Formats: sequence, C-alpha cells, structure tokens
Amino acid sequence: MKKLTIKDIAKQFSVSISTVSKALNDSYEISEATKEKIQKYAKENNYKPNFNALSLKNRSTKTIGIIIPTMLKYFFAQVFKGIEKAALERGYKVIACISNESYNKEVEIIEMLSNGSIDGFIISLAKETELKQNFKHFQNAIDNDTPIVMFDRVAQTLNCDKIITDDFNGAQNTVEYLYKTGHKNIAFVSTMSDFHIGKQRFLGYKKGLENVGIKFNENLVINILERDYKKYESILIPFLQNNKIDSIITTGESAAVASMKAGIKTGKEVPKDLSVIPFSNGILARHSSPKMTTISQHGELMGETAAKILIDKLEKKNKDTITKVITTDLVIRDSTK
Amino acid sequence: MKKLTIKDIAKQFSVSISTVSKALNDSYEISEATKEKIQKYAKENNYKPNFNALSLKNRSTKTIGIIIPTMLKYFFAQVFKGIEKAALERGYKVIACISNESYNKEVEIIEMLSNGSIDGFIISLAKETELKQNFKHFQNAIDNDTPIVMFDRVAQTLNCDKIITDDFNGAQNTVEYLYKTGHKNIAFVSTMSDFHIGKQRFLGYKKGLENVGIKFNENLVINILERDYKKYESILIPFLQNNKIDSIITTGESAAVASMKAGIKTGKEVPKDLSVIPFSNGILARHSSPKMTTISQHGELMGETAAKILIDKLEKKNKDTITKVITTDLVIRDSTK
DNA sequence: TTGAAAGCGGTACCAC
DNA sequence: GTGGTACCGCTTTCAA
Repeated sequence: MKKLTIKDIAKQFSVSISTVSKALNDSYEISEATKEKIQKYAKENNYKPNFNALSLKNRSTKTIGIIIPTMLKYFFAQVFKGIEKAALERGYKVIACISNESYNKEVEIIEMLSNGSIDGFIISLAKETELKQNFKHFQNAIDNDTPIVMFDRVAQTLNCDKIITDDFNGAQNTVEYLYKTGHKNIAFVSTMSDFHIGKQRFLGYKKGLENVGIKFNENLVINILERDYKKYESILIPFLQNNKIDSIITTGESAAVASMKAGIKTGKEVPKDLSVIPFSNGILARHSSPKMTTISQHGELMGETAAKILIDKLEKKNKDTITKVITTDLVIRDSTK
Repeated sequence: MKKLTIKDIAKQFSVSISTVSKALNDSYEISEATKEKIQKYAKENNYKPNFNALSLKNRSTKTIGIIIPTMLKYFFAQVFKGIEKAALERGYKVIACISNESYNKEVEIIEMLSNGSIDGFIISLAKETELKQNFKHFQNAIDNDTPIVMFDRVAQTLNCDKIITDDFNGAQNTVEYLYKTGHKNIAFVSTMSDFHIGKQRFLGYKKGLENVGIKFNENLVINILERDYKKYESILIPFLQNNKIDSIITTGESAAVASMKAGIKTGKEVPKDLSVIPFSNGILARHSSPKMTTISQHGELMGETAAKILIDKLEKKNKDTITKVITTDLVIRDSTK
C-alpha cells in the first residue's frame, strides 16, 4: 500500500492539488463543504504530509542532532531522556549519535548531519576533542547557521549556548558538609583530571578546604586514569594505607565503589571510619552497600534545558548566547556518617 | 552563510544545473576539465547535497527509527550502541525515541515518524503494549511498507523480523551449572513474570530442574513487581528465611543485588552459603561485592544484528521474515561457588 | 471558491 | 559534452 499524497486526494475528488492543500490547512479560501469532505477523506485514509517535502519547502526539519560520547554511562542516558522528552513536547525529533570519545567520529557525524538533516545540535565533547581543544568542526556548523548547545563537557572557547553543572560549588559544599559532620582528613579521588569539569571539581575541593580552615595536603589527592578502571581498588588500597583519611570525595561512581571496597580491605568501616561521596548520577550509588551519599547532577534536567534552549533559538525566541548553570544537590544516603 | 546549492555552483561557472549534478556524480558524460573544476570548487566550499531533496527524490531517507522503553537500563543502552554503530557503518542515521513503557507514547511515535521520516523501525515493546497485546499500530506501519525489526520484547503474533535472547536455554543451562557445582535448592526470583521473556526464563528454569532430576517446588519461586523495586530486599528476606535455599537465579540485576543483601541479612555468606546469578547486562554485576556471575545477554550484538537485518530488508538483500536467536553466556564471577 | 504555476534542491531522461 | 525539463510532495502567490 503506497502512501497517500495530496495528488491522490486531488484525483479522488477531481479538484486541483492546491485546493486539497488549502483544504487540509483549513484555509478560509475553501468552501466548508469541500474542506469537510477532503479532511474527512484524508483522516480516514491516514494521510500525512510528507516529511521531506515539508522540510525542503520550509528549510526546517524539526529535528535535533545529538552527539554524546556514550550512552552507557547513566548520566548521558539521563540527559538523553531529558532531551528526547522536551524535544517531543515541542514537536521535534532527535537523531542520536555516539562519538565514542573520538574526535574523528565527532567530525564525521557533524559532516553527515550538516546536509539539512537537522536544524541544530546538542553536544557533549568527546574526550579526545577536549584534549585536542580543536573545535573547528563546531565552528563550521555554527558558521553555517546551525546552532549548537553544549552540555557538561563544553568547549570553553566556543561561542555557543552552554549548560553546565555547578562542579566547583558542588565540591566546595561537599567539603564543608564533611567538615561539619566531623571529618578532618578529606581526600579527593579524580578520574577526570584532564577534563575541565574535573579541574573545576578539584578547585572547588581546594576552596572548600580553605573555607573551613583545613590546610590543603596534596598527598590526599590522587588522579587515576579512567581507562585503568580495573585497577582502581589496587591503586586506592595503598593510598588509604599510607595516609590518614576519614573521608573521600570522588569525581565518579566507580571510583567511589572502589574506594569503599579499598576502605573495607584496609580495615575501615564505611561510614564509621570512612565516608565516601561521589559526583554521581545514581545507578550504582543506589545499589551499593552501603548506599552512597552523592553529589547529584540532575542529568534529565540538563537535557530538558538544553533542548529548550536550542529550540528557542531555532524558533528565534531567543537571540542571546547563554550559559546556564545547573546546581548540584547533596543526596544523603548511608556512606557518610 | 547560506548553504551552497547546485544552482549556486552552476551560476558560478555559467553552466547548467544538470552539468553540475553530473559533474559532481562523476558522470562519463562530462569532460574531465569541467568535472575537475566543479568538484574542486564544491569541495572547497563544502558543498553537500541536500538531504531532504535527495530523500524526496529517492523516496528513501537512510534513516532508522528506534522505539525502546527506556535508555536508563544498561541493556537497552547497549542495544542502542550496537544499532547506532551498525547503522552508521552502512550510511544510516538513527532517530531514537523512548516509549517510557507506554502504549500511547508508542502509537504517537509511530504516527509521528510514519510520514516519510524513516525507512524502517527497530522496536522493543513497551510493557503496556505487551500486556495489551495490541499491535495494530505496528501492523499499520508494516502495511504501509515500513518494515519493523523487533528485539528482546517482541510481539509474538506480529509477522516481522525478530531478534530474541535465548532465554529458555539461558535459564536451563544455569540450573544445570548450579546443580553441577553442588546446589540442590535452587530458587527463581522474577521481576518480569508478565513478560513473555520472563515466562521463557521461568520455563527454562523448570526444564533445567527436570533435566537434573530435582523436583520443582513452587515455594522456591517468587514473582515481584518491578515497580516495587524499593521493597525487593524486604520481600526477599522472609523468602530466604522460610525456605531452604542455596542458590538463586534472578531475571534482572537489581533483584540479584537485593538477593545478596537479603542473604547477608539472614546470616548467609555469598557465595559460600548462597550463590546468586542474574540475567544481566553488566553494570551492577561488575560493581557489586562480590561481583556477580551472570547470564550475559550481548545487548550490543543484538543491536547490531537488528540493524543489519533491517537494512538488508530495506535494500532488498533479504526478503524472508526471520527470527534470530542470540545465545546467552554464563560469565563466572564471584557470586557463585 | 478554485486552479495554475513557481519553487524548495536535487536526479535523470532526452535533445542537441 | 552540455543543457532543458519533468518530477519527487508540498506551499503559496496570483489569476480566473
């Protein structure tokens, strides 16, 4: 069964295609009688205006391109959910692409979609791209009138809308919280020291220490490569043995789980002897034992916000370039005393 | 900067648009000299044939529509990764939509995309749809020449390609494995007894018991509603107290984590007194303590397979309706003795 | 109130 | 080797 077109309907009623088009769009030019019968027929036969014809005509696809490093991390899946939801509400579709942390893949995807497939992009940087600090492919898109909204891992030097987590304050507040609940030897475990957001979290940690009057001790900071995820525990055990530590802030969940395990293996009880708080987005935190207190990031809200800002821009409801900060919340569970 | 079109190039060199079109497509009709200069100019100015014009002309969008219940479960994220990868390799884009387990949302999405936006669908049923067993919206799409490939949660009664996990054998083999490693009181915890795949897993469990000569005991089977996920542990504690159980197979990760916790709270050691094996897709299993032995599902492979089968169908490389079974693997970790 | 025709950006057939 | 033109499905202006 071939799809019904305006032409078919026109033939059916022996009228012109313009009459049908106007009738379907409820134009005042067309008589009630004609409109009614055409609309009825269209509905009954499940007529749908062809997407590509419309997009061609309108020079607008009502489609958003998403480029994210992975869908396997809960945070990104959450953001995606938010984007998809907000987009659909406003009649937009979402083409989702995975960069796999690769610069080349990112470039390819932009190329592929820069042919009128999409009206705008929502992007979080691939690790490689962030290290390279090469944003030509994005600048290109922007120059071609394709707006970009970046979230979480954003290109500092690129002039586009941005949604970021309040990483600095998140870390700072957490240090203060730990201090208030009786911790004096607060360690910082980072698996993203190369990333801008990793640096912000570290700076927030330092500032937090300063605020409560604890002297910064670089021995209590450890940077681990994310790709060494299998060795987290074996790296953290000596770290805990060789230093006096009563609490740990980590930049992610896996490192927090490993910290708790390392703590237990070095004879500490969580949270009695060791409190652990990750920046996190939920899934492991809620299933570990004990369940973890987290610096929660509101991924879904980030996604919704990104979509709204992009669509506002596409529909000219907003012309300025804005950077929106989404605050973090400390969600208290059982890994802190 | 407006996007370059064939017309612009034609004007630039004072030739006709057909000449440009042919030159860009490297037609033998055009002189080398002309081809060269036009191709060079196009490349330098980043010319890209307009997607919507092409789709309109070719009646093919090279785009796949995905409808899945959620992206927050690791399994679905894995499948998505596989689809996206395989699709991109063959020059296809992917529009991803979330049904949120809702029948109405599923219908809406199909409606939205059935206007020439996509060439075919890859779908995993929303829970509501599976309960309703109402597949009209899918049948509609198929009747309109839009092929559908279903995976994991498939519509039994719908005539379309399907990719399924070998749930029955996965459970059966696991029972046999547990028996061989010295377990006699094997329990079955299901959080998807309403789903077809849940039933298959249960039947496989029963068959496995039969194979090794253990009499089926319905007291060792418990069905929990997934929405009661917060109560898993409190439901499982009496289950473990009131029955003699030395091992548990669960249909999902969360229930397995809860089983281990319940086991510990009732004085059992994992895996010494209690072995736990979930059907699973990895993330919690690898971070729990102890790490869990799993019946692994190969989500990414499922996704790749689904994409390939759909694209083969779209490109007429395959006309038959096929059902492909992806086998499970028992991945041994530390939750079994 | 209805219809003809141009145009969105391409491709491809047919003339020249 | 190059150009004219119809067509993909739809909207919109202008004329009837």
